[in-house]
Amino acid sequence: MVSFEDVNRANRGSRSFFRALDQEENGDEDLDEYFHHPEKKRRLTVDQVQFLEKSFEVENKLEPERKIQLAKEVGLQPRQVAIWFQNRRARWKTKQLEKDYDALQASFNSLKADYDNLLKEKDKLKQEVVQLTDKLLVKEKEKGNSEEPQQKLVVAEQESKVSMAVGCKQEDMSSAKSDIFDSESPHYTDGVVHSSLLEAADSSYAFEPEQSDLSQDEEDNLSKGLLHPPPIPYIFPKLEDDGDYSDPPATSCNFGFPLEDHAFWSWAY
DNA sequence: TTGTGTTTTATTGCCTCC
DNA sequence: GGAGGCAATAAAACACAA
Repeated sequence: MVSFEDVNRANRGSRSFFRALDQEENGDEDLDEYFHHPEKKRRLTVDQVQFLEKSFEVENKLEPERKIQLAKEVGLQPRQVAIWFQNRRARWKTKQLEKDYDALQASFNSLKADYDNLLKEKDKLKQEVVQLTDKLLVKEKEKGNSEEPQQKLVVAEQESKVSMAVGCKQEDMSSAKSDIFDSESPHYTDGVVHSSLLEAADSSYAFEPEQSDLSQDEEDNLSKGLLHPPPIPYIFPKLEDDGDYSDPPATSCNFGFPLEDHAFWSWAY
């Protein structure tokens, strides 16, 4: 239990109970002013503040009994003690929000770095697809026209497989995004943020908003968790022609696994 | 000394809970 | 309906550069 006597004794010599008493040259005048003009706003002494701070650390809420007890010990009106705790809680909350903001900023930076890396990887894979396609076309030309119909079929199949392979990677990324943004908003427990966004920061998940770079507004929105659904991934170009995106595409690269995450599709389309 | 920005104390109005 | 909490705000006190 915190005792005001202890705190006061520890600080004796540095500051007296009332600031007015510190100023010897006009101490009587200030003291007189203090007691005769109680409406005048006065700062609490260092001792009083230290005592209240210690009490606040123990428990940041005030029951009526405790309020009166504290007021007696520290020499203030119970109402002043209540006001001090009220303001102190407000300051604590502000600080806590700053901490939470910093934590979210850090996790955003981490996710952004992951995302940038995945973009690079995706570009690299696209390059590979182009190169392989070119090679196949060259081979086709070399072999002449006699086998052309069948050869074209083979080329198309090869392209399809490569495309699906790249596409699946993207779906993984998009699902990860869905996991992050579909879940609940950050919630507070004892002033600490528990957010899936924060938890995701440690994972290697990232998402795929668009092939082009994000605009500044999008960057801002992303940082606020307000990113709009991205355009359709380029891996399903044919589906765009169908115009019906209400259900997951049957030709998706789930390779026979059931598509459980319909939230992703409603989000993506 | 003074102008200005920040911190601290206090008030007001609204909301929730009992 | 009263008590207590919170957000917004006022205003005094304080810090500090110019």
